[in-house]
Amino acid sequence: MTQMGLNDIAVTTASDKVFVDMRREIVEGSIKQGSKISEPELAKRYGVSRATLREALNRLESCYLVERKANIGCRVVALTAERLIEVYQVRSALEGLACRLAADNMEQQEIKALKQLLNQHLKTQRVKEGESYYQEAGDLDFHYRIIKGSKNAHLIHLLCNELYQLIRMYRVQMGMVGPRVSKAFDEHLAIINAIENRDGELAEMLMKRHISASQANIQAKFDLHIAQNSRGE
Amino acid sequence: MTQMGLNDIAVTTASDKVFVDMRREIVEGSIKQGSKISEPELAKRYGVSRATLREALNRLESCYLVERKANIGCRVVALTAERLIEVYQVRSALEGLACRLAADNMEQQEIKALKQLLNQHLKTQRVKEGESYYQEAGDLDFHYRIIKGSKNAHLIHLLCNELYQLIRMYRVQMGMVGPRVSKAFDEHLAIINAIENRDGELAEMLMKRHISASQANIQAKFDLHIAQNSRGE
DNA sequence: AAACTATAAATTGTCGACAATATAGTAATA
DNA sequence: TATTACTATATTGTCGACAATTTATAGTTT
Repeated sequence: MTQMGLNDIAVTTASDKVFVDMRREIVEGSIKQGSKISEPELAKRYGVSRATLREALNRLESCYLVERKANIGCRVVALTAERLIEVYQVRSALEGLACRLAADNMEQQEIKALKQLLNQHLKTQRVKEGESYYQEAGDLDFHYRIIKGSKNAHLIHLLCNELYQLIRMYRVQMGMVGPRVSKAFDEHLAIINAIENRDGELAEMLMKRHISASQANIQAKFDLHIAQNSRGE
Repeated sequence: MTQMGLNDIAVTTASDKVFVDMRREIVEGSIKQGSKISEPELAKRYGVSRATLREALNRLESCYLVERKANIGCRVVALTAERLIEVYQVRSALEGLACRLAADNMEQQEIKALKQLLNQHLKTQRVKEGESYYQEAGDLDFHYRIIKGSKNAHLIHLLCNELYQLIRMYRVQMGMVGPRVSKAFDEHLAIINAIENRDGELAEMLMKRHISASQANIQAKFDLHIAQNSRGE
Protein backbone atom coordinates (compact mmCIF):
# COMPACT_ATOMS: atom_id res chain seq x y z
CA MET A 1 0.00 0.00 0.00
CA THR A 2 2.72 2.45 -0.95
CA GLN A 3 1.47 5.91 -1.87
CA MET A 4 -1.60 4.10 -3.09
CA GLY A 5 -4.11 6.04 -5.11
CA LEU A 6 -2.23 9.18 -4.33
CA ASN A 7 -1.84 10.41 -7.80
CA ASP A 8 -1.96 8.12 -10.75
CA ILE A 9 -0.03 10.27 -13.15
CA ALA A 10 2.12 8.57 -15.71
CA VAL A 11 5.59 9.90 -15.04
CA THR A 12 7.12 10.09 -18.48
CA THR A 13 9.05 13.28 -18.87
CA ALA A 14 11.95 14.64 -16.82
CA SER A 15 9.93 17.52 -15.41
CA ASP A 16 7.28 14.99 -14.35
CA LYS A 17 9.87 13.24 -12.27
CA VAL A 18 11.17 16.45 -10.73
CA PHE A 19 7.59 17.49 -10.00
CA VAL A 20 6.77 14.24 -8.22
CA ASP A 21 10.04 14.26 -6.28
CA MET A 22 9.76 17.86 -5.17
CA ARG A 23 6.14 17.37 -4.28
CA ARG A 24 7.07 14.55 -1.94
CA GLU A 25 9.90 16.52 -0.38
CA ILE A 26 7.70 19.55 0.20
CA VAL A 27 4.80 17.56 1.62
CA GLU A 28 7.12 15.63 3.90
CA GLY A 29 9.04 18.73 4.89
CA SER A 30 12.54 17.90 3.64
CA ILE A 31 12.11 21.08 1.63
CA LYS A 32 10.98 23.39 4.39
CA GLN A 33 7.74 25.31 4.32
CA GLY A 34 8.15 29.01 3.69
CA SER A 35 11.65 28.56 2.30
CA LYS A 36 12.82 30.34 -0.82
CA ILE A 37 13.46 28.16 -3.81
CA SER A 38 16.61 28.86 -5.75
CA GLU A 39 16.21 27.73 -9.33
CA PRO A 40 19.91 27.28 -10.10
CA GLU A 41 20.50 25.39 -6.89
CA LEU A 42 17.59 22.97 -7.26
CA ALA A 43 18.21 22.47 -10.97
CA LYS A 44 21.72 21.33 -10.12
CA ARG A 45 20.49 19.14 -7.31
CA TYR A 46 18.01 17.32 -9.53
CA GLY A 47 20.41 17.23 -12.44
CA VAL A 48 18.16 19.06 -14.87
CA SER A 49 18.16 22.41 -16.63
CA ARG A 50 16.36 25.42 -15.24
CA ALA A 51 13.70 25.15 -17.93
CA THR A 52 12.79 21.69 -16.75
CA LEU A 53 12.81 22.75 -13.13
CA ARG A 54 10.58 25.72 -13.88
CA GLU A 55 8.10 23.44 -15.56
CA ALA A 56 7.93 21.45 -12.34
CA LEU A 57 7.58 24.65 -10.30
CA ASN A 58 4.59 25.67 -12.39
CA ARG A 59 2.84 22.45 -11.55
CA LEU A 60 3.70 22.74 -7.89
CA GLU A 61 2.09 26.15 -8.00
CA SER A 62 -1.02 24.60 -9.51
CA CYS A 63 -1.40 22.40 -6.46
CA TYR A 64 -0.72 25.23 -4.03
CA LEU A 65 2.60 23.92 -2.75
CA VAL A 66 4.68 26.89 -3.90
CA GLU A 67 3.88 30.53 -4.53
CA ARG A 68 5.40 32.53 -7.30
CA LYS A 69 6.04 36.21 -7.81
CA ALA A 70 7.20 37.70 -11.07
CA ASN A 71 10.90 38.60 -11.08
CA ILE A 72 11.20 37.62 -7.43
CA GLY A 73 10.90 33.90 -7.34
CA CYS A 74 9.33 30.96 -5.70
CA ARG A 75 8.59 30.14 -2.08
CA VAL A 76 7.31 26.98 -0.52
CA VAL A 77 3.87 27.60 0.93
CA ALA A 78 3.74 28.45 4.63
CA LEU A 79 1.38 26.42 6.78
CA THR A 80 -0.60 28.92 8.81
CA ALA A 81 -3.66 28.44 10.96
CA GLU A 82 -5.61 30.88 8.77
CA ARG A 83 -4.81 28.97 5.61
CA LEU A 84 -5.81 25.71 7.27
CA ILE A 85 -9.23 27.12 7.99
CA GLU A 86 -9.60 28.51 4.48
CA VAL A 87 -8.57 25.29 2.83
CA TYR A 88 -10.83 23.19 5.00
CA GLN A 89 -13.81 25.41 4.33
CA VAL A 90 -13.25 24.77 0.63
CA ARG A 91 -12.55 21.11 1.15
CA SER A 92 -15.71 20.66 3.16
CA ALA A 93 -17.88 22.22 0.47
CA LEU A 94 -16.26 20.23 -2.33
CA GLU A 95 -16.08 16.86 -0.63
CA GLY A 96 -19.59 17.35 0.66
CA LEU A 97 -20.67 17.80 -2.94
CA ALA A 98 -18.62 14.81 -4.02
CA CYS A 99 -20.25 12.66 -1.37
CA ARG A 100 -23.74 13.73 -2.38
CA LEU A 101 -22.99 12.96 -6.01
CA ALA A 102 -21.41 9.66 -5.05
CA ALA A 103 -24.68 8.64 -3.41
CA ASP A 104 -26.29 9.00 -6.82
CA ASN A 105 -23.52 7.79 -9.07
CA MET A 106 -21.47 5.11 -7.37
CA GLU A 107 -21.99 1.66 -8.79
CA GLN A 108 -23.32 -0.96 -6.44
CA GLN A 109 -20.10 -2.83 -6.99
CA GLU A 110 -17.93 0.14 -6.05
CA ILE A 111 -19.88 0.55 -2.84
CA LYS A 112 -19.41 -3.09 -2.00
CA ALA A 113 -15.69 -2.92 -2.67
CA LEU A 114 -15.34 0.13 -0.46
CA LYS A 115 -17.14 -1.61 2.40
CA GLN A 116 -14.76 -4.52 2.07
CA LEU A 117 -11.84 -2.13 2.14
CA LEU A 118 -13.17 -0.65 5.36
CA ASN A 119 -13.40 -4.05 6.97
CA GLN A 120 -9.88 -4.78 5.90
CA HIS A 121 -8.72 -1.51 7.45
CA LEU A 122 -10.42 -2.48 10.67
CA LYS A 123 -8.39 -5.67 10.86
CA THR A 124 -5.02 -4.21 9.94
CA GLN A 125 -5.58 -1.27 12.19
CA ARG A 126 -6.34 -3.46 15.20
CA VAL A 127 -3.21 -5.45 14.54
CA LYS A 128 -0.90 -2.53 13.91
CA GLU A 129 -2.07 -0.47 16.84
CA GLY A 130 -0.38 2.88 17.06
CA GLU A 131 1.37 2.77 13.76
CA SER A 132 -1.09 4.81 11.82
CA TYR A 133 0.59 5.21 8.48
CA TYR A 134 -1.88 2.63 7.34
CA GLN A 135 -4.68 4.71 8.68
CA GLU A 136 -3.25 7.75 6.93
CA ALA A 137 -3.14 5.88 3.63
CA GLY A 138 -6.45 4.20 4.36
CA ASP A 139 -8.21 7.43 5.13
CA LEU A 140 -6.90 8.99 1.95
CA ASP A 141 -7.93 5.94 0.01
CA PHE A 142 -11.45 6.14 1.41
CA HIS A 143 -11.82 9.77 0.46
CA TYR A 144 -10.33 9.16 -2.97
CA ARG A 145 -12.81 6.44 -3.75
CA ILE A 146 -15.79 8.54 -2.78
CA ILE A 147 -14.53 11.49 -4.75
CA LYS A 148 -14.05 9.30 -7.80
CA GLY A 149 -17.51 7.89 -7.15
CA SER A 150 -18.96 11.33 -7.79
CA LYS A 151 -18.13 10.76 -11.47
CA ASN A 152 -17.60 14.50 -11.83
CA ALA A 153 -14.26 14.78 -13.63
CA HIS A 154 -13.77 18.43 -12.80
CA LEU A 155 -14.44 17.84 -9.13
CA ILE A 156 -12.14 14.83 -9.09
CA HIS A 157 -9.34 16.84 -10.62
CA LEU A 158 -9.88 19.72 -8.23
CA LEU A 159 -9.72 17.54 -5.14
CA CYS A 160 -7.36 14.72 -6.05
CA ASN A 161 -4.84 16.59 -8.16
CA GLU A 162 -4.96 20.15 -6.92
CA LEU A 163 -6.04 20.31 -3.30
CA TYR A 164 -5.08 17.02 -1.69
CA GLN A 165 -1.34 17.45 -1.62
CA LEU A 166 -1.69 20.58 0.48
CA ILE A 167 -4.03 18.81 2.86
CA ARG A 168 -1.60 15.94 3.06
CA MET A 169 1.16 18.41 3.82
CA TYR A 170 -0.73 19.73 6.82
CA ARG A 171 -1.46 16.24 8.07
CA VAL A 172 2.07 14.95 7.60
CA GLN A 173 3.85 17.97 9.05
CA MET A 174 1.49 18.28 11.99
CA GLY A 175 2.26 14.63 12.66
CA MET A 176 -1.29 13.40 12.31
CA VAL A 177 -0.95 10.00 13.81
CA GLY A 178 -3.04 8.53 16.36
CA PRO A 179 -6.08 8.74 18.46
CA ARG A 180 -8.66 9.64 15.88
CA VAL A 181 -8.37 6.33 14.05
CA SER A 182 -11.29 4.46 15.58
CA LYS A 183 -13.57 7.47 15.57
CA ALA A 184 -12.75 8.20 11.94
CA PHE A 185 -13.47 4.58 11.13
CA ASP A 186 -17.00 4.81 12.51
CA GLU A 187 -17.59 8.00 10.58
CA HIS A 188 -16.42 6.32 7.39
CA LEU A 189 -18.83 3.51 8.05
CA ALA A 190 -21.77 5.86 8.52
CA ILE A 191 -20.91 7.66 5.30
CA ILE A 192 -20.72 4.55 3.16
CA ASN A 193 -23.99 3.36 4.65
CA ALA A 194 -25.69 6.59 3.67
CA ILE A 195 -24.30 6.20 0.17
CA GLU A 196 -25.52 2.63 0.01
CA ASN A 197 -28.99 3.86 0.93
CA ARG A 198 -28.68 6.47 -1.82
CA ASP A 199 -29.29 9.18 0.74
CA GLY A 200 -27.22 11.97 -0.78
CA GLU A 201 -28.33 14.63 1.62
CA LEU A 202 -27.29 12.63 4.66
CA ALA A 203 -24.07 11.48 3.02
CA GLU A 204 -23.13 15.09 2.32
CA MET A 205 -23.85 16.14 5.88
CA LEU A 206 -21.90 13.27 7.40
CA MET A 207 -18.92 13.94 5.17
CA LYS A 208 -18.91 17.60 6.10
CA ARG A 209 -18.96 16.70 9.78
CA HIS A 210 -16.24 14.14 9.28
CA ILE A 211 -14.07 16.77 7.66
CA SER A 212 -14.85 19.30 10.35
CA ALA A 213 -13.72 16.82 12.97
CA SER A 214 -10.55 16.21 11.04
CA GLN A 215 -9.95 19.93 10.84
CA ALA A 216 -10.46 20.39 14.58
CA ASN A 217 -8.00 17.60 15.14
CA ILE A 218 -5.31 19.21 13.01
CA GLN A 219 -6.06 22.61 14.45
CA ALA A 220 -5.40 21.31 17.95
CA LYS A 221 -2.03 19.92 16.92
CA PHE A 222 -1.33 23.17 15.20
CA ASP A 223 -1.97 25.30 18.25
CA LEU A 224 0.25 22.93 20.20
CA HIS A 225 3.02 23.38 17.66
CA ILE A 226 2.69 27.13 17.84
CA ALA A 227 2.84 27.05 21.61
CA GLN A 228 5.97 24.90 21.49
CA ASN A 229 7.70 27.09 18.94
CA SER A 230 6.91 30.34 20.72
CA ARG A 231 8.56 28.83 23.76
CA GLY A 232 11.67 28.67 21.59
CA GLU A 233 11.73 24.93 21.16
CA MET B 1 -16.44 49.52 -17.32
CA THR B 2 -13.99 47.69 -19.53
CA GLN B 3 -13.17 44.18 -18.38
CA MET B 4 -13.75 45.54 -14.91
CA GLY B 5 -12.73 43.44 -11.97
CA LEU B 6 -12.07 40.57 -14.30
CA ASN B 7 -8.64 39.78 -13.15
CA ASP B 8 -6.50 42.31 -11.43
CA ILE B 9 -3.15 40.79 -12.24
CA ALA B 10 -0.25 43.11 -12.78
CA VAL B 11 0.90 42.33 -16.28
CA THR B 12 4.63 42.77 -16.07
CA THR B 13 6.39 40.00 -17.90
CA ALA B 14 6.11 38.97 -21.55
CA SER B 15 4.48 35.66 -20.73
CA ASP B 16 1.94 37.56 -18.62
CA LYS B 17 0.94 39.49 -21.69
CA VAL B 18 0.72 36.42 -23.88
CA PHE B 19 -1.33 34.69 -21.18
CA VAL B 20 -3.82 37.54 -20.93
CA ASP B 21 -4.08 37.89 -24.72
CA MET B 22 -4.55 34.20 -25.36
CA ARG B 23 -7.02 33.95 -22.53
CA ARG B 24 -9.16 36.62 -24.13
CA GLU B 25 -8.94 35.02 -27.55
CA ILE B 26 -9.89 31.61 -26.21
CA VAL B 27 -12.76 32.91 -24.11
CA GLU B 28 -14.09 34.95 -27.01
CA GLY B 29 -13.57 32.14 -29.47
CA SER B 30 -11.08 33.68 -31.89
CA ILE B 31 -8.95 30.73 -30.92
CA LYS B 32 -11.47 27.97 -31.46
CA GLN B 33 -12.51 25.53 -28.77
CA GLY B 34 -11.12 22.06 -29.23
CA SER B 35 -8.42 23.25 -31.62
CA LYS B 36 -4.85 22.04 -31.40
CA ILE B 37 -2.31 24.61 -30.32
CA SER B 38 0.93 24.67 -32.28
CA GLU B 39 3.69 26.09 -30.15
CA PRO B 40 5.93 27.24 -33.02
CA GLU B 41 3.01 28.86 -34.81
CA LEU B 42 1.65 30.77 -31.83
CA ALA B 43 5.10 31.76 -30.62
CA LYS B 44 5.69 33.40 -33.98
CA ARG B 45 2.27 35.03 -33.95
CA TYR B 46 2.83 36.62 -30.55
CA GLY B 47 6.43 37.42 -31.30
CA VAL B 48 7.91 35.52 -28.39
CA SER B 49 10.04 32.43 -27.95
CA ARG B 50 8.55 29.03 -27.31
CA ALA B 51 9.71 29.10 -23.71
CA THR B 52 7.65 32.21 -23.08
CA LEU B 53 4.66 30.78 -24.88
CA ARG B 54 4.86 27.56 -22.89
CA GLU B 55 4.85 29.55 -19.67
CA ALA B 56 1.59 31.12 -20.82
CA LEU B 57 0.18 27.72 -21.79
CA ASN B 58 0.89 26.42 -18.30
CA ARG B 59 -1.18 29.19 -16.81
CA LEU B 60 -3.98 28.65 -19.30
CA GLU B 61 -4.00 25.05 -18.20
CA SER B 62 -4.30 26.18 -14.57
CA CYS B 63 -7.55 27.94 -15.41
CA TYR B 64 -8.88 25.03 -17.45
CA LEU B 65 -8.78 26.75 -20.83
CA VAL B 66 -6.34 24.32 -22.43
CA GLU B 67 -5.49 20.70 -21.84
CA ARG B 68 -2.04 19.30 -22.11
CA LYS B 69 -0.67 15.85 -22.82
CA ALA B 70 2.97 14.94 -22.52
CA ASN B 71 4.78 14.71 -25.85
CA ILE B 72 1.53 15.32 -27.69
CA GLY B 73 0.66 18.90 -27.07
CA CYS B 74 -1.99 21.35 -26.13
CA ARG B 75 -5.64 21.63 -27.06
CA VAL B 76 -8.13 24.33 -26.32
CA VAL B 77 -10.82 22.98 -24.04
CA ALA B 78 -14.00 21.73 -25.72
CA LEU B 79 -17.28 23.09 -24.42
CA THR B 80 -19.51 20.08 -23.88
CA ALA B 81 -22.84 19.81 -22.12
CA GLU B 82 -21.36 17.32 -19.66
CA ARG B 83 -18.56 19.65 -18.71
CA LEU B 84 -21.00 22.50 -18.26
CA ILE B 85 -22.91 20.45 -15.70
CA GLU B 86 -19.75 19.40 -13.91
CA VAL B 87 -18.39 22.91 -13.72
CA TYR B 88 -21.65 24.35 -12.51
CA GLN B 89 -22.00 21.73 -9.82
CA VAL B 90 -18.62 22.83 -8.52
CA ARG B 91 -19.39 26.50 -8.99
CA SER B 92 -22.64 26.18 -7.10
CA ALA B 93 -20.96 24.56 -4.11
CA LEU B 94 -18.13 27.08 -4.03
CA GLU B 95 -20.13 30.23 -4.60
CA GLY B 96 -22.71 29.00 -2.17
CA LEU B 97 -19.96 28.75 0.40
CA ALA B 98 -18.61 32.16 -0.59
CA CYS B 99 -22.03 33.69 -0.15
CA ARG B 100 -22.50 32.15 3.27
CA LEU B 101 -19.11 33.42 4.37
CA ALA B 102 -19.83 36.82 2.90
CA ALA B 103 -22.89 37.09 5.12
CA ASP B 104 -20.54 36.81 8.08
CA ASN B 105 -17.54 38.71 6.81
CA MET B 106 -18.59 41.51 4.50
CA GLU B 107 -18.16 44.95 5.99
CA GLN B 108 -21.27 47.05 6.34
CA GLN B 109 -19.68 49.48 3.96
CA GLU B 110 -19.05 46.86 1.30
CA ILE B 111 -22.67 45.79 1.49
CA LYS B 112 -23.82 49.34 1.07
CA ALA B 113 -21.56 49.88 -1.92
CA LEU B 114 -22.83 46.72 -3.56
CA LYS B 115 -26.44 47.81 -3.11
CA GLN B 116 -25.60 51.11 -4.74
CA LEU B 117 -23.97 49.27 -7.60
CA LEU B 118 -27.13 47.25 -8.08
CA ASN B 119 -29.26 50.39 -8.24
CA GLN B 120 -26.88 51.82 -10.77
CA HIS B 121 -27.19 48.67 -12.87
CA LEU B 122 -30.94 48.98 -12.75
CA LYS B 123 -30.78 52.44 -14.29
CA THR B 124 -28.24 51.67 -17.00
CA GLN B 125 -29.98 48.48 -17.84
CA ARG B 126 -33.33 50.19 -18.31
CA VAL B 127 -31.72 52.74 -20.57
CA LYS B 128 -29.67 50.35 -22.64
CA GLU B 129 -32.41 47.82 -23.15
CA GLY B 130 -31.29 44.81 -25.11
CA GLU B 131 -27.62 45.57 -25.13
CA SER B 132 -26.63 43.35 -22.28
CA TYR B 133 -22.86 43.62 -22.27
CA TYR B 134 -23.38 45.82 -19.29
CA GLN B 135 -25.43 43.16 -17.64
CA GLU B 136 -22.75 40.61 -18.41
CA ALA B 137 -20.11 42.79 -16.81
CA GLY B 138 -22.49 43.78 -14.05
CA ASP B 139 -23.37 40.22 -13.22
CA LEU B 140 -19.72 39.28 -13.06
CA ASP B 141 -18.98 42.28 -10.92
CA PHE B 142 -21.73 41.32 -8.49
CA HIS B 143 -20.42 37.81 -8.13
CA TYR B 144 -16.85 39.02 -7.77
CA ARG B 145 -17.73 41.32 -4.94
CA ILE B 146 -19.54 38.67 -2.99
CA ILE B 147 -16.74 36.19 -3.50
CA LYS B 148 -14.21 38.74 -2.28
CA GLY B 149 -16.55 39.47 0.61
CA SER B 150 -16.04 35.91 1.82
CA LYS B 151 -12.53 36.98 2.85
CA ASN B 152 -11.34 33.46 2.15
CA ALA B 153 -8.22 33.94 0.02
CA HIS B 154 -8.11 30.37 -1.19
CA LEU B 155 -11.74 30.45 -2.24
CA ILE B 156 -11.28 33.80 -3.95
CA HIS B 157 -8.35 32.47 -5.92
CA LEU B 158 -10.21 29.30 -6.86
CA LEU B 159 -13.23 31.16 -8.19
CA CYS B 160 -11.86 34.43 -9.55
CA ASN B 161 -8.57 33.23 -11.00
CA GLU B 162 -9.11 29.60 -11.83
CA LEU B 163 -12.74 28.88 -12.58
CA TYR B 164 -14.31 32.09 -13.83
CA GLN B 165 -12.65 32.30 -17.20
CA LEU B 166 -14.10 28.96 -18.18
CA ILE B 167 -17.54 30.03 -17.03
CA ARG B 168 -17.15 33.25 -18.97
CA MET B 169 -16.16 31.22 -22.01
CA TYR B 170 -19.42 29.28 -21.87
CA ARG B 171 -21.44 32.45 -21.45
CA VAL B 172 -19.70 34.36 -24.20
CA GLN B 173 -19.65 31.56 -26.76
CA MET B 174 -23.23 30.54 -26.06
CA GLY B 175 -24.11 34.17 -26.68
CA MET B 176 -25.60 34.81 -23.26
CA VAL B 177 -27.35 38.05 -23.90
CA GLY B 178 -30.75 38.87 -22.99
CA PRO B 179 -33.91 37.92 -21.38
CA ARG B 180 -32.65 36.86 -18.02
CA VAL B 181 -31.50 40.35 -17.07
CA SER B 182 -34.45 41.50 -15.02
CA LYS B 183 -34.91 38.15 -13.30
CA ALA B 184 -31.23 37.98 -12.43
CA PHE B 185 -31.45 41.47 -11.04
CA ASP B 186 -34.17 40.50 -8.60
CA GLU B 187 -32.18 37.47 -7.53
CA HIS B 188 -29.15 39.65 -6.91
CA LEU B 189 -31.27 41.91 -4.80
CA ALA B 190 -32.59 39.05 -2.68
CA ILE B 191 -29.06 37.78 -2.12
CA ILE B 192 -27.63 41.07 -0.98
CA ASN B 193 -30.60 41.52 1.33
CA ALA B 194 -29.92 38.16 2.95
CA ILE B 195 -26.29 39.15 3.38
CA GLU B 196 -27.30 42.46 4.90
CA ASN B 197 -29.45 40.57 7.40
CA ARG B 198 -26.42 38.36 8.13
CA ASP B 199 -28.48 35.31 7.19
CA GLY B 200 -25.74 33.11 5.78
CA GLU B 201 -27.90 30.05 5.36
CA LEU B 202 -30.46 31.88 3.25
CA ALA B 203 -27.79 33.73 1.29
CA GLU B 204 -26.15 30.43 0.41
CA MET B 205 -29.42 28.90 -0.71
CA LEU B 206 -30.37 31.90 -2.82
CA MET B 207 -26.98 31.98 -4.48
CA LYS B 208 -27.17 28.30 -5.31
CA ARG B 209 -30.58 28.79 -6.88
CA HIS B 210 -29.38 31.83 -8.77
CA ILE B 211 -26.53 29.80 -10.20
CA SER B 212 -28.83 26.89 -11.04
CA ALA B 213 -31.06 29.25 -12.98
CA SER B 214 -28.04 30.60 -14.81
CA GLN B 215 -26.98 27.06 -15.64
CA ALA B 216 -30.41 26.14 -16.96
CA ASN B 217 -30.31 29.24 -19.10
CA ILE B 218 -26.97 28.35 -20.65
CA GLN B 219 -27.98 24.73 -21.02
CA ALA B 220 -31.00 25.76 -23.08
CA LYS B 221 -28.85 27.82 -25.44
CA PHE B 222 -26.45 24.93 -25.59
CA ASP B 223 -29.06 22.43 -26.68
CA LEU B 224 -30.19 24.92 -29.28
CA HIS B 225 -26.63 25.22 -30.58
CA ILE B 226 -26.29 21.47 -30.76
CA ALA B 227 -29.55 21.20 -32.65
CA GLN B 228 -28.43 23.84 -35.13
CA ASN B 229 -25.02 22.28 -35.68
CA SER B 230 -26.39 18.78 -36.16
CA ARG B 231 -28.55 20.24 -38.92
CA GLY B 232 -25.27 21.15 -40.61
CA GLU B 233 -25.54 24.88 -40.05
C1' DA C 1 -7.21 -2.86 -51.69
C1' DA C 2 -5.99 -3.13 -46.80
C1' DA C 3 -2.70 -3.48 -43.35
C1' DC C 4 1.69 -3.39 -41.65
C1' DT C 5 6.77 -1.44 -41.81
C1' DA C 6 10.19 1.82 -42.46
C1' DT C 7 11.51 6.29 -43.30
C1' DA C 8 10.97 11.38 -43.25
C1' DA C 9 8.94 15.52 -41.33
C1' DA C 10 7.14 18.00 -37.66
C1' DT C 11 6.29 18.79 -32.77
C1' DT C 12 7.37 18.73 -28.05
C1' DG C 13 10.94 18.37 -24.29
C1' DT C 14 15.35 19.93 -22.69
C1' DC C 15 19.51 22.48 -22.65
C1' DG C 16 22.99 26.36 -22.09
C1' DA C 17 23.63 31.29 -22.81
C1' DC C 18 22.18 36.10 -22.64
C1' DA C 19 19.05 40.05 -21.10
C1' DA C 20 16.29 42.23 -17.63
C1' DT C 21 15.26 42.72 -12.97
C1' DA C 22 15.99 42.45 -8.06
C1' DT C 23 19.08 42.01 -4.03
C1' DA C 24 23.34 42.87 -1.43
C1' DG C 25 27.08 45.59 -0.47
C1' DT C 26 29.64 50.02 -0.45
C1' DA C 27 30.39 54.74 -0.48
C1' DA C 28 28.77 59.30 0.13
C1' DT C 29 25.85 62.67 2.45
C1' DA C 30 22.96 64.87 6.05
C1' DT D 1 24.61 57.26 13.11
C1' DA D 2 21.08 56.93 9.87
C1' DT D 3 19.86 57.41 5.18
C1' DT D 4 20.35 57.73 0.47
C1' DA D 5 22.78 56.79 -4.11
C1' DC D 6 25.38 53.96 -6.49
C1' DT D 7 27.77 49.79 -7.87
C1' DA D 8 28.32 44.85 -8.02
C1' DT D 9 26.36 40.44 -7.58
C1' DA D 10 22.88 37.12 -7.98
C1' DT D 11 18.34 35.64 -9.60
C1' DT D 12 14.69 35.36 -12.77
C1' DG D 13 12.92 35.93 -17.61
C1' DT D 14 13.72 35.02 -22.41
C1' DC D 15 15.94 33.24 -26.36
C1' DG D 16 17.67 29.99 -30.08
C1' DA D 17 19.42 25.36 -30.85
C1' DC D 18 19.47 20.40 -30.14
C1' DA D 19 17.44 15.83 -28.52
C1' DA D 20 13.54 12.80 -27.97
C1' DT D 21 9.11 11.62 -29.32
C1' DT D 22 5.17 11.64 -32.14
C1' DT D 23 2.81 12.08 -36.57
C1' DA D 24 2.69 11.89 -41.53
C1' DT D 25 4.32 9.66 -45.76
C1' DA D 26 5.83 6.17 -48.76
C1' DG D 27 6.69 1.61 -49.67
C1' DT D 28 6.03 -3.23 -49.08
C1' DT D 29 3.49 -7.41 -48.33
C1' DT D 30 -0.58 -10.37 -48.12
